[in-house]
Amino acid sequence: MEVKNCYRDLTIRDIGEQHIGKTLRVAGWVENIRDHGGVSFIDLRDMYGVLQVVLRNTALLKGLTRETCVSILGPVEKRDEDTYNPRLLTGTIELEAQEITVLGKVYQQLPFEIMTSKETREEVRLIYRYLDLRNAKVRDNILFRSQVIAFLREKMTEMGFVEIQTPILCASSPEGARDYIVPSRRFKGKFYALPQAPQQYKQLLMASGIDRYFQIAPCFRDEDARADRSPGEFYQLDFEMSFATQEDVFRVGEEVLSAAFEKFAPEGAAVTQAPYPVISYRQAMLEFGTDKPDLRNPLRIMDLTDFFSKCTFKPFLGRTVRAIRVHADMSKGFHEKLLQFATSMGMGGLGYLEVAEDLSYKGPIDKFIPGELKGVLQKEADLKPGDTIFFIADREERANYYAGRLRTELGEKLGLVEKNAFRFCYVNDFPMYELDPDTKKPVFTHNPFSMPQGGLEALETKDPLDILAYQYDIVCNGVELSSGAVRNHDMNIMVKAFAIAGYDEATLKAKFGALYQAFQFGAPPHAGMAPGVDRMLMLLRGEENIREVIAFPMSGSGQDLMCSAPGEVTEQQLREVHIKVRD
RNA sequence: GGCCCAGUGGCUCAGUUGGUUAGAGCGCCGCCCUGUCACGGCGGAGGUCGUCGGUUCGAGUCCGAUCUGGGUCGCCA
Repeated sequence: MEVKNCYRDLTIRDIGEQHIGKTLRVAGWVENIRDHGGVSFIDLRDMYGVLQVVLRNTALLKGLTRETCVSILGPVEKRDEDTYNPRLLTGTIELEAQEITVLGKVYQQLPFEIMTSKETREEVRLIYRYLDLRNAKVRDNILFRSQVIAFLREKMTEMGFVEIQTPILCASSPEGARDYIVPSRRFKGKFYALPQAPQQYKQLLMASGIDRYFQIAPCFRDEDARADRSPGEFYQLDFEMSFATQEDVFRVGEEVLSAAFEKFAPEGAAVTQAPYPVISYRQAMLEFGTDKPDLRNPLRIMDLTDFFSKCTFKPFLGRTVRAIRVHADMSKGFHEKLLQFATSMGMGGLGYLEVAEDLSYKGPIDKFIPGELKGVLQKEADLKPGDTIFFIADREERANYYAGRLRTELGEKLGLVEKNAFRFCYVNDFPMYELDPDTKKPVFTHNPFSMPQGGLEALETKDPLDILAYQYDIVCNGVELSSGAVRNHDMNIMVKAFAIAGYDEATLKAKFGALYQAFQFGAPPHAGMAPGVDRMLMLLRGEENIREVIAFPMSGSGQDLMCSAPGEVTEQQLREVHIKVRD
């Protein structure tokens, strides 16, 4: 793109050997100065790259410090071959400065060195994020983000989706996360809420006759942060489709995600090809001990509850028993560390058996397995010589949890986890309801707008706890990327579904008035999902922390340390919105 | 809201069982150096140890509280 003006003729990306002999003006920041007395060098940096500038006239250095913003005029020269810098795209050339104009002076010492800013305490980086972003590594994540988002838009549009902006100031909705609320000036005592997701609006778009909607949607939830969860705000690739089944949504989700990961994953990375494996919630909890299975780990958990009900090992009797079979050499030290890991989670111990060449067992549990059952175990667990099988026994929920953690630990410590791979799957058939531990009454497990499997009939005849929802997640490498559902678009079914969760029709009408009304007028069946953009970027960049893929992230407590938000407002502003702050 | 970790010049960190003027590397400032690319050399400035309180003859070091940041549990339909 043409950028020529009084500051520069072109960007550093566009400078090359073709300019040797030409006099050019370039602009950027002084990344580093190497002063050799008679000759000096400046590394000049812009968004696109770095160019070495030679100063043969020492007087030109005057007033320059690192990070001074400058415009430099001079001829481009070929470097001597022995002074090439292979680490720079412009490493075979340099610009000899004839004239340097300071555009932006540095008035104080920098709070940290740009080139190593990632090593600085994060608090300081966030206060001076605009300096942190001058670091190429930090900046590249943000440029990468821009590319991914542009691609997602392009891909969705190509697939026939239209991008529609939904309101940021909207109504507070009950349930779900805590809302951010915004006081109304014109309506005393009333508040807007920032959307936790465009959920209701996108469903209303379906009722409006929009066939396929999407949006790179900002979502706001006033909940505490985690390493992979920024407090306050995040972005989703939100989409919804009319006249669509679960499978239709699956086809779209896997197409856009695989395409994005194929394009943006590191060189040589393996990406799951569509169609993605579909794992039911129930199966996931059993085989992986979690509803977020990491398919890079080849280990699977098996259920041996029935088998151990026939054995004499007291600690396992009446318990859910899970087992993990591993084929690997394990030292005594390894077993000790593993036991340590198990007890640190709260497990009483960690039983295991080693399978010898003759298929006999060695290990602390062996003596509790009656002779006639040894073969049964071998068959049931498909044990082969050299295998080790670990046992986890507890009440079901704990057993799942321990087995899941142990599976991860074993996979990692034994180096079994596939490297440089993005393994996707769908997890579906989530239960519609679960018991509230306090009230012992059924409540919605996930999204109350999901269609119960079996429809009205299931709601009327089945135990609520046995009803599954058309509700699904996309999981990649053990990270929940997305959740979604086939929505409940039938008024009758919705009234019944809410009744089971303890809401009468009047409440439903009051709290979800728009949907309640919209579904009276011929709403189409519809379904959708919303993959998290920030999480996607974390995975693609291999970042442990979500703040590394956000230009201006908040601190864990939800503060913008750079701009001091949240901040105080004037009395006048408070009066206008009818708010009095109590001491 | 609970728990864990951290806070010492601008940055990163060291600082022994509590003991004299709290150290280092990088950065910064000055001088020297004609080919470096995180150049090199010499010299210098800069901190009272997050804050408050306590124990002690004496606290960066021990105790309590508190603030800030990070992680995590709760929370995130």
